[in-house]
Parts: sequence; structure tokens; C-alpha cells
Amino acid sequence: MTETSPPASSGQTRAPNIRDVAREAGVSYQTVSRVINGSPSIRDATRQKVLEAIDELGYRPNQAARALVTSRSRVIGVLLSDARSYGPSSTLQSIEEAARAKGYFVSTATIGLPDLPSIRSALDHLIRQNVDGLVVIAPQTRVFDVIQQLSPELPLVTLEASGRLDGHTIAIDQEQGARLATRHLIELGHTEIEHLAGPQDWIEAQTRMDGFLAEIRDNDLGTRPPILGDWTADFGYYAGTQMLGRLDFTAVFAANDQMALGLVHAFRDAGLDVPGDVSVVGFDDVPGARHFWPPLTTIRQRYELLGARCVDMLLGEIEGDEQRYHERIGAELVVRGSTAAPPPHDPERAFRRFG
Amino acid sequence: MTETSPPASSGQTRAPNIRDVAREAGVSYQTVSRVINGSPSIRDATRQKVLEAIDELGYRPNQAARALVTSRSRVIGVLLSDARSYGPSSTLQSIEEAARAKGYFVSTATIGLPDLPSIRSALDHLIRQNVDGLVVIAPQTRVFDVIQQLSPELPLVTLEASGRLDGHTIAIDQEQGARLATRHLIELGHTEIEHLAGPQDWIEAQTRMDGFLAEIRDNDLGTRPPILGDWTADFGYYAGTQMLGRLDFTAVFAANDQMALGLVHAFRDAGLDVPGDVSVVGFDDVPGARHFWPPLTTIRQRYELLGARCVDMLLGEIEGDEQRYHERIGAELVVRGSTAAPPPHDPERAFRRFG
DNA sequence: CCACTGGATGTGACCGTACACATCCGGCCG
DNA sequence: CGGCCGGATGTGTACGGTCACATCCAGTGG
Repeated sequence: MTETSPPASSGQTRAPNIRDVAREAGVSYQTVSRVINGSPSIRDATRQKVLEAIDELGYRPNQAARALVTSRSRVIGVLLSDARSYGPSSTLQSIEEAARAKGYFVSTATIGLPDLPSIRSALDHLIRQNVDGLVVIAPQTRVFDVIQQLSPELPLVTLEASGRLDGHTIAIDQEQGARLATRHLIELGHTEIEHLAGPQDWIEAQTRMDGFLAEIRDNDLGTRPPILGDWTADFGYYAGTQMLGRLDFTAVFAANDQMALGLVHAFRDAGLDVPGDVSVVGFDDVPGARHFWPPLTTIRQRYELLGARCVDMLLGEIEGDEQRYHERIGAELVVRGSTAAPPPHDPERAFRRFG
Repeated sequence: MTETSPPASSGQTRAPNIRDVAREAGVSYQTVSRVINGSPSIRDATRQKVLEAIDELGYRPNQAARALVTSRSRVIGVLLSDARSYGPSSTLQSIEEAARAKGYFVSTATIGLPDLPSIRSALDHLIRQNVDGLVVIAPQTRVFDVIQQLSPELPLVTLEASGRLDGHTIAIDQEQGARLATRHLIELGHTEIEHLAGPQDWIEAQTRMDGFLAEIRDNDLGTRPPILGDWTADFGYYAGTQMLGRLDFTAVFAANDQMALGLVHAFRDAGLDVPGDVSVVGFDDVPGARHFWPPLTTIRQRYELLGARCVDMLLGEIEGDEQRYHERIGAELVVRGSTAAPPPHDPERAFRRFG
């Protein structure tokens, strides 16, 4: 070995660590650590020196080292059943923004198929990462069974109202929203109202249906069994074509905007006028809903609020807040062009042929 | 100290580590490490013992410790400008699925406002987390300047076609898609075609516009300046009302489905028939586009493919693959009800009043 | 004047893993 | 039969922080 010069900073120079900063600032590494973590007992002059050294060296605390010793990763896991739809993706974004503001990272996992192995795999992936807490936007009921089994201690916030769970829960008030939609139709004079519900392993689909049924009952109208759909516009269209066979209703409350869209499409294809012949209400207020034809009456949800509250709650739980509570965010009715008073009574209506 | 009994497993028992597994299996911790990392020189019998011990204790390797010593976090950062729209959120989901399949985690950061501080803050957040690589779905051109400045070495895949960048790039072929849309209109017999473009700090908006202009030029049609929009349906509606003043066109190619939706709304409000009087093409094929009225002719993108390829490419780069290359995924024309042959020539048309 | 107090700072140990290197052992060849 | 080789396994060390505890020092009251 003929090399005599000190190890030249050739190419890949190691990132500065806390001791480099300490040396630069002329203090001990512990003092640097205190500055980083905002300890109160540091003299201003010292803090200043350290901050300058940090800036000088471009120092960034190593998250891995930190996580190793504190056994806190500062990562929040978000379990999604579908990241593409408007609701979940809006919520995810607002969670991410809120978490970042608090210095937390957000890691996502999507459940592909709604079967047990997929749920387990997604959840396992998050747990492997040592997430500090979990937000569940995958409102299939069985998800919670898997969580209970796989990691019952993990701080958890679920975004759907479910009475079955004792964890923290926050939700847009789906039931109230569904009641608003239904009441709107009733107030317009409708008495024969159908409900096109979402898949029943989704808690929010259940809750919207519950709200619908409750409002119907409260107004002493006859109940009719809801149609169970799958959230897609394609299903809405299909359901619409089927419903034309027995035209014994004057309004439909669809559990989301997509299904409402397909429904309207089917009705129009059959020569029915919306809202002249049939009124339709959706749920979500997706962007563009006001430009549908006709502009869709629907229920608007406040996703920004949802994410922020949700993170607050989860961080509270992570930091050992033991109280369990539920919280609800109100939904709002947006009246547009797809609803109107029912057509004048026509006893033949149900027997006429459309299409 | 009067305590003589061994530390009882009272309440919060520490998670098992690699040495616990080693003890259980009767081997050294290094052997356990080898099994975990799939080293070839392990006897099957030994491997079996270790795997059983892992299973027995419910052992999970500690990511933080691993990241600390390898200086690899196994986290991929995704920088999004907007997680709510259909395109980005679909891409995000497919990236997440592909990454998970390879054992990587995905952490997201959304850029709030498109100003420099916001971009910097989002990027900084990801870098703090020691992400191994970065996927950028925020196609504003200025984002790349910030990346260059903040962390020029970070493996990077960008999802938009930009000639300015020497990093790996993958993209749905926006230009080809735009050409498909434009050619479709030309083949139907249209010669007076408008383009409602996206905001020009989005690379994909630029590329779609380039494709449109190129196709117009190739067919020796007269160019007209595109209208610059902001992606929203509201803007589409507004643009539509403006365009009605000078009805000197028979078709519009909108840079996304949302704007197309608003456009159609405005035309219909004014008493124009789509496609009878004006043809409209969108871009994206959002869910529901086939149930718009009229069902929207548009360009479909293959997001699933995009995410998978993107992760492949990024992991290649992370593992030291130096070749820089671009890749394109073809887009596809979906013909529905919003396009038709132009109306018979009518010299008065531009002067008639609609609305 | 000295022990005491409490704020500011420094020292040692440890978190759980992977890497480099050392060791062990059986079989093979000269 | 001994040395050598290579596959299988074990041992020391470093990664970059934080925590518990030790130390130092100035101000204070008895």
C-alpha cells in the first residue's frame, strides 16, 4: 500500500451524520440531538451554532437510525381497497397533506381482490414496514377481522362508520347524507322511490342503505328491497335496463354518482326523460357531476376535512390517547337538474313499453 | 436489587429479533440472516429449522435496522401534483401494486400549489425519508429543476414524455394518442377542428397539443391557435360558451375527458346537437365516459401497464443499471357517440345565434 | 463560605441487522 | 497420509441515532 494521502473524498462521499455536525459546531453529538428534537434546555447561542452547522453540512437526520432506536417509524399506513375512485383518492390526498404537516410519512397498500389472501398481503406489507398507525379506507367488513388477527395492538382509524369496531372511527355521515337525498325526493312529492345500493360488504354502502330505509320508514312510505350494485356506471346502466320492465317508481336514489350516471343513461336510451319521468339522486359529487346531462343532484362530502381529522385522531392514539370515540362530518345536499316533482299519476305507466 | 426471577414477560413484551430466532433454531444469528436474504450456501435442513423458528416466534425483520446498515430503505417515493384525478390515481395504484410485488414500499407526497415552495416541501419530505428512488407524476416542468437542485443523484423515473430530461422516462404516448384523436376527426370529414388544450406547464398538455398540431399539419389543414384550459369540466363549459360566439368549427379535440364533458354541456345548453352539429373527442377514458350523454369518444390509456413498467425501470436504475432510455406505451382510440361526420355545409352557420 | 439546586452539556450503552472475515469440517488429490 | 479446497457456519464490527445517567457550573440560601 503506497497510498499516503488521507482518504480523498473521491466520488461517493458519505452523507454527514450527527457527529460531523457536532464537530463542526464544537459541541457534543447529544447536544445536536437535543436541538433536532427541540429540547427546551439548550442555550440560544448553542442552538444557533448547531443550526448553522446543520445548514452548512446539509445534514439530514437518518430516519432509519432514528426508527431503530425509538421503535417509531413516523410512517402511517393507509390501506385502500381502491385508490382510483374519487372518494378514496381524495381522502388519501388529504391524509397525506395532514400527515406531512405533522412530520409523518404516508405509505399505501391497495387491496387487489376483496378476498382474504389479498387483504392479508396488503396489511402484512404495511405491518412489515413498522407503521406507527393505520388508516383504513377499505371499508369491507372482513378487513377488520384480518386486522384483529394480524396486529390487534396497532393504532387504527377507520374511515367508515361501523358499530362493530371499538377502535377510533371517523366518517362522513353517510346515514345523514342518505337521509338528505331521500328526504329531498320525498319533499318533491315522490312516494315510489327505489334505492340502488352499493355492495353490501362495504360498510358505507350499508350505511347509505340504512339511511335510505330509515327515512322511508319515518315518512310512512312503503319499503321496497334495494337493488344491490357494485358502484360502477356499467352496473347502473344494467340495473336501469332491468328496472324499465316494471316502471313502478318515479325516483331513484343511487348510492354513488357513477351508478347514477349509468342509470340515467339507461333511462334516456329507453326514451324516458330525467327528471321529467324519473328523478335520480347520486352520492359523492364527483368532479363533473354538474356537467352531466342532466346535471346531477347529489350529496357532497368534505374530504379535505376528513383527512385532517383522521390524522389528528390517529396521532392522538399513537401518542397514547386511550379514549375511544367516534366522530362524524356532515354531508351536504347539492340540488341540480336530475330531480323534479313526479309526473302526474298515470295508471298505465307501469305497463307501457319503453325502449 | 432484590429481584431474582428472570425478567417476566409482563405486558409489553419486546418483538423477537434475529438472535431470538437463532437461539430457537439452534444456529447463529448470521445463519438466520442468510436464510432471510436467500443465501445459496445454506443446507436445506438448516434452512428448514430456521424457517420453523421464524414461524414459531412470528418474527419479522426490522426494516429500520436493515435500512440503517444497508443504507437502502426499500421505499419508493411518488411525487404527485394531484392524487384525485383519474389518471394519476390509477397510475399510483398500479405503481404500488408493482412495487409491493417486488418487496418495495411506496410513500407519496402531493404538491399542493404548483409554486416552488410547495414543490420543494413535497420533495424534501420524500428525501428525508431516504427513498431509494423517485417516481414523478407531477408533470409540471419546473418540478425537474427542483429535483436537479435538491437531489441530483436520486434514481428517477418520470411518467411524462419530456425531451429535456436525461433521466429514465416512461410515458403513455400522448402524442400518438392526440394524433389518433385528431385523425379520427379528419377521417370523418372534419376540416375545421379546434383544440382545447391543458395548462401548458404540464408536459402532457404540451405533448397532446403537439400531437394535434402535427396531425393537422400532416393533413394540410389550416392551423388555428388552441385554447388553453385548466383540465376542469368547469373550464370546458366556459370555453364552450365562448366558442359559440364564432361557430367556425365542426369538431373539438379536448385534452381530457373533463373538459370535453363541460364542453358538451355548454353546446347542449345552447341547443347544439353533439355529434350532429359538433363532434367532440376527449382524452383519458375516465370511468363513466361511456355513459356520458352522448357516450364520449376518447383516448384510452393503459395505466396498469404504466405502473408496472415504471417500477421495473426504477428498480433497474436503483440497482445500478446505467443505461438511460425512454419507453412509450401506446394509447388507443375508443369510438363512441360523440363523434360523427360534419353537418352539411351551411355558410350562414357561423352567424346564426345559439342559446 | 459551603452545600445545594437545577439548567446546560457530555459519556456510555444499546437498538437489530448485514458485511467482512475467521473458522470448521469433510472430501479429494498428489 | 497430509495439505488443500470450498461449502457451511460462527464472530466481530459498524451503521446513526436516542436514552439514561454522569458531570459541570453558576446562582442561591443557610
